[in-house]
Amino acid sequence: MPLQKTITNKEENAGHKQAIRRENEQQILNAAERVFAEFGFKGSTTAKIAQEAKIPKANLHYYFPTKEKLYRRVIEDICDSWLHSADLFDQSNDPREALTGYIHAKMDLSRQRPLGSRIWANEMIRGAQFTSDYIGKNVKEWLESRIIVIDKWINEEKIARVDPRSLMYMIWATTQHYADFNAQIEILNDNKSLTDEEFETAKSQVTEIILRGVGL
Amino acid sequence: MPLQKTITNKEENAGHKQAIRRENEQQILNAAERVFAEFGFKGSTTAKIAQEAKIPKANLHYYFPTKEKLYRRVIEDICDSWLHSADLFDQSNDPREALTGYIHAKMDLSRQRPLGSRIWANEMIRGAQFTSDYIGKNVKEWLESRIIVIDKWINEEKIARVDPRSLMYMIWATTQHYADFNAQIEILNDNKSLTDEEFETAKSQVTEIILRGVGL
DNA sequence: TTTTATCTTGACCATTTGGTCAAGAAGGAA
DNA sequence: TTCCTTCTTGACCAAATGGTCAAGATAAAA
Repeated sequence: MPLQKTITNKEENAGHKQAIRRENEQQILNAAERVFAEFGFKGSTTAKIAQEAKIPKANLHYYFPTKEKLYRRVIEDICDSWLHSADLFDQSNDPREALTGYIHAKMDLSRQRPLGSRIWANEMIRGAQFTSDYIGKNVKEWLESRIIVIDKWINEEKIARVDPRSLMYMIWATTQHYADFNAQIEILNDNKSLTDEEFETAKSQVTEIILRGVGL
Repeated sequence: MPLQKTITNKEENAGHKQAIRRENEQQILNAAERVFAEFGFKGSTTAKIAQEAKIPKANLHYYFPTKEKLYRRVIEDICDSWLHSADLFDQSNDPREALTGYIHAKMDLSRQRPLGSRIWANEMIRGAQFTSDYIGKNVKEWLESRIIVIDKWINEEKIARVDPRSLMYMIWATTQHYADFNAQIEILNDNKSLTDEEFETAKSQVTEIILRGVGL
């Protein structure tokens, strides 16, 4: 029972068989996220993912029959966390507060979960083969409703007259840059990863420039 | 002589044997750029590249012994074009003009040569394995000298007090987004690629927001 | 204890992949 | 023509890869 050993065995558990399954799946999904983020879909091997998850390859294929199904599942999970962070946009009616909160949330996500961002970037570079449906529905819907909000701010003369779409793309691009291009940033930072302090500076600078950029 | 047939045969040529070589190499490099941009390093196959270049695989390996050497060569060429566009930054001492020119140049590069940008992005996502030397030297040097220029503008109170590094990252991220995330942008644009007009709007919006963002 | 359903795993297989090789074609120089 | 170098290519190979399978282990239910 090699796998069960790694599980936080809380006292005497009842028939938590599904719990075991969930734990194992999570183990695999975590490993898959790491490997897919580094090597992309085609470049990743199920053997490597199994090795990272510390289970035999055949066992991985028991939980996820094909590499594609595993990949789709990883992508789905990432999408969920994206959409969740997107909600931060709605925490206030005040543009300054809403934008600040959203930018901060996206920056924090880049720092805390860079792998997801990288897998997403990989997907987009490849033409969004597995994600076009999701984008066409969820992301598009979210974006369009937020565009309405921004347009309202413009009409109320709370912010400058900017194209909401271009603004959102700028926020996405800039915040995700700190995850996707982390390697480049590190090299340019004398081969040292950003300290928490440096990252906070970046965060406030990004916020400041964008806020001023929309006239706040 | 299948390959020679594709060459622009200018009249009676002298000993243009090297020219043939250059043409064939270019044919391969173009195909490689397309394939690497779509599938990444590991996901690309020499067979696929050869097919795209319309030559037998063995012939590709005659010109480029290994996939890695071919990839490095593609990356080098891309780096050259990056650095070239970077020169646009220096075309003026006036921050407004310099920034505008640079942002426009980078946006145009994203539009005209998106493949290069995507390969670069892929490299960064993977941890800059083949490019850390180049970044550590050329890019770093370029960035640091530009930081001095920006700091000068700040001290002369020509622009707001911003962190030059954060500003440059924002420009890079935003402009390259239009190449790397083109698939996403298209889907969000009702599954239509941006018209020239739409792209020009994006370009001027990006410029406007950033200029205002630094207090111009 | 016996039965049943779920899970684990080493061994295996067909296909794909990067790369080689040797035989020949082509072109310029003598 | 003859010779020599450069280039072209089909056939080939060893290694890697996604996925299968059947035999066993495990745990809960009967």
